[in-house]
Amino acid sequence: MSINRHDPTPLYIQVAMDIKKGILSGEYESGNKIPSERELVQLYHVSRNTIRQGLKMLNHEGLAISNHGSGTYVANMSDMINSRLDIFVEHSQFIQTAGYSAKYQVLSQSVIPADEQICRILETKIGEPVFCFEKLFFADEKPAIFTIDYVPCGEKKNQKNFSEEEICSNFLSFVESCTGDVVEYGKSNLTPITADTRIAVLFDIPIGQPILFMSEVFLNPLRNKPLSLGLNYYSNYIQFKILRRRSEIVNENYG
Amino acid sequence: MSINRHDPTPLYIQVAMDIKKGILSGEYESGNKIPSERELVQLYHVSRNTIRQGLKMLNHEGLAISNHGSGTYVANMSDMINSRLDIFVEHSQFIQTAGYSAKYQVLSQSVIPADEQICRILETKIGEPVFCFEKLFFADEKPAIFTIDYVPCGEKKNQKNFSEEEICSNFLSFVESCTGDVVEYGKSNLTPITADTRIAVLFDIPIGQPILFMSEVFLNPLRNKPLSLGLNYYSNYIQFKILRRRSEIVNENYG
DNA sequence: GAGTGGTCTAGACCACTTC
DNA sequence: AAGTGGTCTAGACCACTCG
Repeated sequence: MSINRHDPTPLYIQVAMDIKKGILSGEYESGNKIPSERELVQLYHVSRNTIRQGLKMLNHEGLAISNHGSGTYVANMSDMINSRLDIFVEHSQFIQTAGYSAKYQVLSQSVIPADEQICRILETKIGEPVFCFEKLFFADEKPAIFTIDYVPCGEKKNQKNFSEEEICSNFLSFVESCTGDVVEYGKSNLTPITADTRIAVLFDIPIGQPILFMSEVFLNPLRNKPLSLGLNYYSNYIQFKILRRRSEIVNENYG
Repeated sequence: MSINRHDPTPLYIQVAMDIKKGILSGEYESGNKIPSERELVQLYHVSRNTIRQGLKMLNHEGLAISNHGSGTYVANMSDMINSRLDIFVEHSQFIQTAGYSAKYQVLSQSVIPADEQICRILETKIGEPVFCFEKLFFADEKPAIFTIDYVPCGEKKNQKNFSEEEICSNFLSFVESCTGDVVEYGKSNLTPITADTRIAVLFDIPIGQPILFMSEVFLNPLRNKPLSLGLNYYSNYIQFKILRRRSEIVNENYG
């Protein structure tokens, strides 16, 4: 319907957006068929490959399900999924996508010399200046994510006192401007821990309550160079409802 | 190189497998460029779209990184990633993929009448017979995953005493033969908990130690019909090192 | 048998990086 | 300017589902 060939947005994304709109608006009802790929070709006046590329996005999001020989259907799952662990976004966007309202607060920002542990992870020199931010994110006004981030100062060496917005809702850009590298890959480690005194106070939960902890190193995967280290504590108010799909590769251990 | 057009395996998978072999064998060194897509076209005698479809798989696995205008490179990350949470596989395969040797043991198998809680989740009638399996999976001989699975008996109503292999390493097929549905989607919930007495004994850890718990409902996403319920407890011997990528969609909240 | 999605081809132009 | 990956086209054949 609403494909604009002057819009620089790729056509397949426009197609995906438009079909998604149809799903969310109820025009395509859940469990029902979406028009066939060849019909969508006629509808949007794009090639079938472009349609397929768009449908693949919706399949990946869990919104649509393509069945060989049968058709593409609207899935019944969108409201049961609230997060994805295969991609990362700003924490506040994560909270919003999970269905909550998001707020944030910077607890502290400082420049510290890299100690041995930080050096090992960020591969900096001992004593090199590193930004340290402690932030608290709220979901529906309740404390939800507590983070400690370490970023080598790099090209921002002489700046200080950044705005809450800059280090909370545009943190990825902040890391990029410090390191001069694109933040596109993160290596994360998911661990359950028990709340210590500080976490307990911040989250207003009993000491010893189990919570999710995820350390995350953003990195330049080609040079294997760490760009930043994040320590993320998730209160149990945040639910991790994720969609998983059966492995598409039958023979994972080829090679 | 080794593309076989008589092999029913899709060409793009063969291409992906072959390039992956080259990466794992060290022929393509990490950080270095893979031949360009047009060169790969000449090498494998397939179209560029087929090459691109294969490279997309490797990109998704974190093995290769394509940079617009520059080339496709071998990533430096393979040995730092050991699991994916966006797909599911048999538990023993999960353990192997994570780099451990896998063993399993059935602790109990029984048929029980569905109680209220199971009914609510599996949407069965109260009292309907349900298989209940308790299984323990080992990684490097150490207890790693404890699972309790509930599957409506369905068409296997009159059978009992299944082999360990059938319910441990071919469990997904088992669910399919019970329910008559394809197991392709799972809705999972990730929660940190503390070990109770039983878990502590099974995992040989102190009571109260935090562990990861994931409930998983396999389902037919079109009819929104639950096929099975799994309660999975992960000992901390299993590390969840996952690769995350920056969200490809800038404007998630379109529509 | 008709219609569907899955795979594949051989082109084309564009945006981007690199030199 | 040359080479790269990103997008797009207009076809084709296949495997599968369904009536």
